[in-house]
Amino acid sequence: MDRAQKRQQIKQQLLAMIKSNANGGRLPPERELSERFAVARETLRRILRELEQDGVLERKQGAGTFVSGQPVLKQPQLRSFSEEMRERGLTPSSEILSCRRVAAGAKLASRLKLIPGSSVMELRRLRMANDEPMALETTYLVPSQLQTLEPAELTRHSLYELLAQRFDIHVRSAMQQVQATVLSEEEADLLEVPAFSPSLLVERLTLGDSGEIIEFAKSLYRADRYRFELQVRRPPTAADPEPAA
Amino acid sequence: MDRAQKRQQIKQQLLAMIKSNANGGRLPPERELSERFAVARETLRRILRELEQDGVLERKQGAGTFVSGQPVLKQPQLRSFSEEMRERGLTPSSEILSCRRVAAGAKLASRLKLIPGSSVMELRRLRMANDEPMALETTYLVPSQLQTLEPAELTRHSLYELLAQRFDIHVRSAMQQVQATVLSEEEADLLEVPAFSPSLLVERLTLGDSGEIIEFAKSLYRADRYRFELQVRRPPTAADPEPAA
DNA sequence: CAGTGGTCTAGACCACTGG
DNA sequence: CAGTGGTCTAGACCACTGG
Repeated sequence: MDRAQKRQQIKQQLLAMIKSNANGGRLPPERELSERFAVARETLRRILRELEQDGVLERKQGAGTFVSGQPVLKQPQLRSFSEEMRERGLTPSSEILSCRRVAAGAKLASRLKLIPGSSVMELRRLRMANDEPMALETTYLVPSQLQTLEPAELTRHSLYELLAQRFDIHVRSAMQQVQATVLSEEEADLLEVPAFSPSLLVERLTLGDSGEIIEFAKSLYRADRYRFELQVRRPPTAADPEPAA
Repeated sequence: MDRAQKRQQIKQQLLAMIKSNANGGRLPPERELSERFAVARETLRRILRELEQDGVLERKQGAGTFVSGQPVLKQPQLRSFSEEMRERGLTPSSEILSCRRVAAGAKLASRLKLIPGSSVMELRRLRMANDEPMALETTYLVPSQLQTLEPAELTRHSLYELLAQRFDIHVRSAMQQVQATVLSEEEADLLEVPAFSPSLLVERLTLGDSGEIIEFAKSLYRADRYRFELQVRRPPTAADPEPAA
């Protein structure tokens, strides 16, 4: 058994303990757990730290390790549609509306930092959750090696997975803008809502590992089915002493 | 010198090295740095990990530690309307529409985790930027000492500033939901747009230092003037294998 | 005060990169 | 292959909690 497997196993056992909520939501001391799992305490602590960051555990110096009472604020993360729907407990799927090469117009080209007229892949998809239309997405893909992209592949794979596995292109960060709009008749028709229904428009510029532009995507979400959730913190005020480490 | 101070000092020295960009953006090996700073390698690694999470460094197994090429994404922060407008270079102002005590209905009470019928302060404000209507905001304030709040004070101060300075209540974090909607005739009238115009609805549950609920706020933003911006990162590709999903 | 999590150490080996 | 970051160990002491 390799290391990663062992860690996963320990994590699973810990999650089971957490779920059972055995000892009033309190976990045994780290020294005891590390002995039980036959790992060094620091190794166990790494696993506990991960669980803490996932918001499953809370640790209090001098007091103990506790099952988290309320889910902790998770940082907003860049997720694909598929990932996001799965996280909400829904089953994602896609219908490819079109997939073709187009010449970038002035506005698109400036966003993608390309020369106007450059060739990009345009991909239009109707995105569904539990087979109900959820969003209408138009993606413009920059990397030139993607010109060989086969629409068929996208019915089976998430776009970001495909980029990573087949082309070694790794999505790293994105700038998103969220605004409200109303749907055109054609858009409303595809999303199966009345014309001129309100819609959440999300524009996303996606960057890769070294900051290169990968795609620009526009997604129109059904306002009645989708809301954008965001947990934010207040920056520490100047009066507060800086917490060391 | 205590530990935290020493760590801060090392961090500062590392940041200086990073800024100077001395060796083509490559840092010396961990073993060398740990010796130079006279700490154990694991201790140095903790500091490097923090800098990596801040987006200042990138580490590549087998290759080295590098100054991050990409500018750091700033985390989305909890900001008041006034702060946000100033950041966009606009001048914020407010018109108080109403300020009164109300009994919380079932839905509001459950959001605020109060008993239905509890008394809360309701504050309705038309929020402007450069004297143009931008948003219509309804805030429900929980803390009981706020019952003495004078509407007049709010024309001069930001609400969050007032809470901090006069009541020692410090906003710490918030859960926000952003959705698309259409304006009622009354709302549209106040915002000076045609009835049934699209609007971005932001609901915010604001928490204080110790996680206590401070307010629930609903803001309707003019869709033509306001968009919500958000920079997000992809979670680091896990070195851990997926638990057989 | 005993017990807990938090930090640090010195050393070992693993996994990966790039010449 | 040498060199790098990644993980792990066994042990020590620190800082905090709560009875």
